[in-house]
Amino acid sequence: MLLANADIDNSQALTERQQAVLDAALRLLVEEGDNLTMTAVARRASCSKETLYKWFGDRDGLLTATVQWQASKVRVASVDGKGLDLASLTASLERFASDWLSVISSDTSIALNRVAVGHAGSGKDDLGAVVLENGRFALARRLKPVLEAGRQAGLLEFTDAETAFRTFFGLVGRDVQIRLLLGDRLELTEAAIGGDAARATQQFLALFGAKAGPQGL
Amino acid sequence: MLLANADIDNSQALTERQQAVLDAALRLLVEEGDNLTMTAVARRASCSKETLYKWFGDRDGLLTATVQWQASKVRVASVDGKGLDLASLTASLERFASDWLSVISSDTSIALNRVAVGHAGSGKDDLGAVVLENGRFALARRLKPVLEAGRQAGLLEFTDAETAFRTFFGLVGRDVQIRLLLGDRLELTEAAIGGDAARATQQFLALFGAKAGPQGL
DNA sequence: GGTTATCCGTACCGTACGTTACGGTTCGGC
DNA sequence: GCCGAACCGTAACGTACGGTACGGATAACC
Repeated sequence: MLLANADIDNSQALTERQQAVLDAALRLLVEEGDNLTMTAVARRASCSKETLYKWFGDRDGLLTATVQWQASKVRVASVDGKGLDLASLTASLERFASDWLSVISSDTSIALNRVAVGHAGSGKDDLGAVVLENGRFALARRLKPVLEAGRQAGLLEFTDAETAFRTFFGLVGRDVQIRLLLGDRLELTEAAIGGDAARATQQFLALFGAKAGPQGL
Repeated sequence: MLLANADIDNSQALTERQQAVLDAALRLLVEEGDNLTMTAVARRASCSKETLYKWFGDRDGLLTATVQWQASKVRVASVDGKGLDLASLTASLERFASDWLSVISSDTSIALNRVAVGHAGSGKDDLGAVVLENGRFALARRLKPVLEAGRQAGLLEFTDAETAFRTFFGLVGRDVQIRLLLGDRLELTEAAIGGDAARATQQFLALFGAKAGPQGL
């Protein structure tokens, strides 16, 4: 689910072997966090450090390549907004919500966000921007057309799609991501995710659904 | 505002000088992120490295002491729930919301959360737990009585205070914290914070206010 | 079969930084 | 005035790790 890098792959000239190396680096990143060593990556990937440096320049290059490689793999599924009624809109929103919760609670996402947050402090590279672009902003790009379609169909009422999206984002994510990033155990079962997605969707519809007045500016 | 460590200070036997050292470390942490060196701290605090090690054990000890020191300073103001009507409840909620937004958008909070997130990966210390305990969970402890009072006064309707709190948390924070942690520029002016706090409060009241039916489980 | 390119494995170098050790100074107690 | 404790400044040590160099193996190509 929610993986679909089939069509246009932005893997800029990555050979099979290089992808395997990046996968190894990614696995190591999940296990070790940001304190993975080049030696460890080389050993895990069964390649030489010299090759790593030839291919990726330096440690930061390897890290960004790894993050981009993973980012190119995780894609929230898109939704077509034709024949929209309340049921299908609700289903779409719930789908987005549960997909998003699945992503942010996955080990790889947590690890990637951790290293990106860490690097955002001493801004050598733009890992934070990459993660943000392929995470929160990609989600917005996918969801906003659905919201707009819902408004066109008379199902939703809002003035600014960005504001509506951010509210939905907040209702879905709540404190989950920061708690996970800070190391809080918080296992999200499939069922819990489904329940949260449904709840968030209902709350969003209560706030932005047509004929439900009280949503402010 | 929102600082009140007057009464019971949990500064466990920290001399004036030690607090000054921790303040210096904190300032350096904000500037340099997690890659601050013991030498830099010693120089900034005008103390010797030997003293640092005698007082705080090792680098991690210094870091946790710094985080706890800051945590003991930042306290969200508490609210008394007597004579509660809709206006005062709204005011309290807005106050909580804007205080919280001010905290999470402050430089020190961002820096502290960054290092805590980074350390949560390779779990040597419990910086994440400390931050979580003094951030998100402290907020919940302060806010829940207000919510309960609101329910007692017939102003709010909810079955689980935790769920209600988490919804409020999501409506207030939305994507702000993760974006800031990932390095997104996002200056929150006083006015913007006030507006967001009011919006979040209104949305929360729309969902959980009495005589507003549609809030699900 | 020879040549060349690619890459693995490993040894090596330089450096940054955590940690420790030590001499010099201040200061309170007697 | 002397002693010891606390502390500053700095030098020194050990190590981990990023980055580089080199020998040997494999394979493609002629």
